[in-house]
Amino acid sequence: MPEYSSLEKIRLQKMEELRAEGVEPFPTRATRTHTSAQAIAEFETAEKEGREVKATLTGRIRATRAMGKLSFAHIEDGDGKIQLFFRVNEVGQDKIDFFNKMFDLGDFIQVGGVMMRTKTGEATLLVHEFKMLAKAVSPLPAAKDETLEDGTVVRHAALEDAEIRARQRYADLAVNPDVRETFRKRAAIIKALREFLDGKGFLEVETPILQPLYGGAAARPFTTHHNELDQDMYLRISFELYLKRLLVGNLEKVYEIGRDFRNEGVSFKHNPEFTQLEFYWAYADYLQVMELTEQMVSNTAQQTLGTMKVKYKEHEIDLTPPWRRLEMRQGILEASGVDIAAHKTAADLFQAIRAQHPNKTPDPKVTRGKMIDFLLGEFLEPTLIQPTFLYNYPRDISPLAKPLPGDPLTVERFEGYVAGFEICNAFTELNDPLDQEQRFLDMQKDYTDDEEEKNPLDEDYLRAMRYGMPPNGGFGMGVDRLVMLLLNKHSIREVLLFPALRKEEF
RNA sequence: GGGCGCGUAGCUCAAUGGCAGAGCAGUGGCCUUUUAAGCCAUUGGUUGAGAGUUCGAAUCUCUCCGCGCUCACCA
Repeated sequence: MPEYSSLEKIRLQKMEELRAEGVEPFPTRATRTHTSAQAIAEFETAEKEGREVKATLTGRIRATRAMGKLSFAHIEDGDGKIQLFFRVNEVGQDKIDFFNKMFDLGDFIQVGGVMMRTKTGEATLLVHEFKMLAKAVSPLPAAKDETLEDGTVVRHAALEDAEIRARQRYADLAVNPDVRETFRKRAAIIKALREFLDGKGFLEVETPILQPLYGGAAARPFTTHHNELDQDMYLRISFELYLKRLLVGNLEKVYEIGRDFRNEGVSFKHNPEFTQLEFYWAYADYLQVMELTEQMVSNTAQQTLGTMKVKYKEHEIDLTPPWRRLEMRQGILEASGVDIAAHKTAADLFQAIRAQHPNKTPDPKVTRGKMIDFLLGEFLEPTLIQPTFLYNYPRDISPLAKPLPGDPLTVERFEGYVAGFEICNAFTELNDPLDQEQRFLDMQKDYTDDEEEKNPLDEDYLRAMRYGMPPNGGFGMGVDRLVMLLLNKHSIREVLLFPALRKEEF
């Protein structure tokens, strides 16, 4: 049993009184003829023609203004808000008193009446009858909207506590309309991505989330167990190895949008489960994938926001293709003064970094690839504000990518950067089964210290590759980060309905 | 995991070692066109939890819990 607050006790008392008067506080059925927006729209045409609009509306009570023989209220439904006008002339004094006493902010109500315009010009439902639809036992966090003379709406006492907003997203959504709008736009973005790929002839597929082996990325997995099979299973950390199996099966263009799970740190841009988009495109290379990427992202912005120019923090970002192409070696040289091509071993590269930046050096024990990654993150990444494809990556941090012809240390890989963070990762995919096997073995050597993070050798994937995999370009993008970028949200928690949080004690 | 910060009424916030407060919400009253309605009155607190210092702790110290920022990690 919960400890009820004094406010909740009063509302529970009202519920009992309602039942005692024969009023069910949670009736089974409701009727409505119009949403708030429909009623207002229909009234605005009808009043010019001198026609009456009768309407039955449903919604949650958001504000009340009781004045003795009349009461005003606003209710909110899925389409917006509408004012209600209760007057003794229509419903009688008993019903006015009943409404004022028994209906609280947050209750769901059904109201029937006639549309009218009040003295101040607001389209309003003049109520003839009303009915409780669902009593709210707990008061929603109070929020009041003030409309200034210039039309801007100021919210007072709105729910702002980040923890309560994330834990009790239902309350956050109920009182903050802009949060509902964020998630409507998120859905529109995902729909636009799907329509774009469908339009390009890609087949949407679903591959296993529960996997006997994990792979396709370097991340610690979540582990679980299947009882009947009596075997450990992993939640996938990427879709890559399954989607590429489909290319072996002569499906030439495939994509999947779904959830990945990584058992790692939580931050403003990391959640343990996140939405990923991956596609694989037979007979394409990473340069073609770049072109498709800039089309897809800019098209998604145009479809959902009506523009390719977005604001992110203090930046004005233009997503219009073509995006800047920057070779990684050149970018790192410009940003840090270190030429990675001139230093072909980890020890050499470490000396070069230390010579340029005595106070900013990587861990000297890591691989050359990780040192390059360090240079990228430390010096170059923060400068990549306008959309940029950074291309040609070190081979030893890219075990699934195909080498650049003539350069054994480099692979055909790119990452897309916008607003100083990475939004996607793509490469010309390695399709040589023998090279792939050797890369898996090399990775296992690199990761002997960290059992969990190493890529396990996936024999079935190699078996598939040996049947022949067409040359292809592959692509992965964190959809949550794209949503953050397009909606100017600075934390992944703002774009996830239920972000991961520590378990709450009740 | 490390560092920094925050946690006071249902919500938004005051009180910096000396009686725990305000606005909104709630409750009672007045009010027939209000819109953050207004006016009068009034309820509501284990100051995240626990321990310590002190004549006295929301305030200082320690431990714990939760959250935020940041660093590390995240090919």
